[in-house]
This record gives sequence, C-alpha cells and structure tokens, in this order.
Amino acid sequence: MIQIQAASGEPIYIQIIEQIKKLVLKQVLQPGDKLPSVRELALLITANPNTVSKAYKELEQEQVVVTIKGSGTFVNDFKTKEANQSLVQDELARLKSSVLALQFLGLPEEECKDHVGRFYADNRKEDGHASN
Amino acid sequence: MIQIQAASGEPIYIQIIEQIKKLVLKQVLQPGDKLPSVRELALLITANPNTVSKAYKELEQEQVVVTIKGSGTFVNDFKTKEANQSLVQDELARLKSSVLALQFLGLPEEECKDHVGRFYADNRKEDGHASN
DNA sequence: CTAAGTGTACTATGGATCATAGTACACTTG
DNA sequence: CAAGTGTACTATGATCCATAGTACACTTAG
Repeated sequence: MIQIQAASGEPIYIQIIEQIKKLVLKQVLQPGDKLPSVRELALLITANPNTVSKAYKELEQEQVVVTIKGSGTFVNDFKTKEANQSLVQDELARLKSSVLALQFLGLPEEECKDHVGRFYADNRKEDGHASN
Repeated sequence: MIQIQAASGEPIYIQIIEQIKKLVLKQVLQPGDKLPSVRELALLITANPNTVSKAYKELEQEQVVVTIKGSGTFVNDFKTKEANQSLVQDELARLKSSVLALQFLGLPEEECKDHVGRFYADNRKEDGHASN
C-alpha cells in the first residue's frame, strides 16, 4: 500500500507524506480511517518509527490527518480545510523551478501541460496507471 | 543581473544555475557570450568562488556552457543539444511531486496549467514580470 | 617573457538535514 | 493491569552545502 524507494534521493518521510496524500486524494483512505501505527508502518517499510512519526507530525500540521494521543492517527474530515495560501505559494515556486528546467530541456509548453493533466488524473479516484 | 536569495532554502549553486538558464532562454545571454569569472561572480553575489565553480561545472555537464581552461566560461552554441531523456524524466518526477501537492491543496487543474503557461511565457525573450 | 586573469583541485571546517538507535513517558483501549 | 498508541529526548553517523585557504596549469594582454 505504501512503497518506499530508498535510492530515490527523496527523504523517506517526504515519500510517506506524498503517498498518504495520494491515497487520500484517490479516496482509498477516507476521512476517519485509521492509519497504521508508527511502529507498524515502520516495520512494513523497514524504516525507523521516528521517521514515520516525523511524517505523521507534518501531515497533521497540514491538516491531512488528526492524531489522538494513545489512540492513533486518522484521516481528517476536512470540510474546513482552507487553502493555506502560504503553502500554495511555496509549491508554486517549486513548480516554477521544474517548469524552467523542462522548458530549457526543450519540452514544448503543450506537452508540459499534458503531463500536468495526466498527473491530476492519476490522483482522481479509481485507477492509477504510472504516468511518470 | 544575477541575484541570490540567501534565505530561500534553495542552495546558492542551484540558484546560479537556474538564473543563468533563464538568461539564456530569454536570450539576454547569447551563444558565445562570456560569463563572469568565478571570482568575479563570487564577489558580485558575495559567495565563495568554489560555489560558483560548482555551478559552472554542472552547467557544463548539461551543455549549457562551454569552459576553456585559462580563458573563461562561455554560453554554448547548442545546435547539437539533444534532449537528454534521462534529465527530462528526472524533472518530470519533480513536476509530478509539485502537482500532487498543489492538487491536494485544492488548486484546480486549469489554474495549475495557467501557471505553467505563465512560467513558460516568463522565459521567452523580452519582458519578465514576476509571476511567482 | 612576465604578470594578471582564467578554471580547477585539494584539504579542512562548520552547519544543517536525514535516518537510525535506544529509552522513556503519558495516554487509550480491551 | 497489559498492550498498544503517539511523543519526547539524547546520541551517532552519513550526506550535503558553503566557506576558507592554498596551489597548479592554462591563456591572454602588455
């Protein structure tokens, strides 16, 4: 359900965060669902419980998840989720950087937009073919 | 001409690379143009010559630039620049990651594509309004 | 030829981040 | 109570980023 690529260069806790966001977007994980415990997930992906905890902690700050002490960590029921404008700005800066690199590599604008469209589709409910 | 934001979280040598690519795309820097020497640019942006050298070295690996020992570093005349497919794949992975985050933050697909279009336009010859 | 300017290589240091390990605590649940 | 939960803390090692200083080989201008 959650897969980690050690040699990806991307930090493990970041990979955990992204994969959980993905599962939430695809509604594989639904509001109220219980996530694996930090120790449990750590065993699954052969990582350290502290690393998983770090991911859960950040997911809670982003309101993706709610954690109840002694009980567990659960997918948030986010009707109230307001688009954190600061986070959007940060991500747009990252996007800009990627686009610059791709433009320089000669990727046409339309192809780039096609990729974006594909990525959006990937995380919409059912189905999930690799478009990477 | 080249500006560095120390507190941006982005490594200095990466910022140098991106800004030079940008200037090349906008044709402010044209094939054959001489870049500032590593020591000169280091003074301009108050960084270390080694840091600038690191940026130039990577720019040369990406064929953005050609360096002649003892003479200087020059913008490459890249008629022969073949789209390195491996680099494109890497950048698409980064793009995918950014798009996932933005999608999760609730940014509509069309708005995202609009941003991409704006970013492309930013680096096309003349004019350069901040779209960040 | 000389002097200045060029990129480059090397070692060393300091700081930050990532991941691991181990221990401990407070809480909730059965 | 016992087991499971998230969390906090310290410590270690690896890697990356940036700086500092020195040195070398090369090219260019005088």
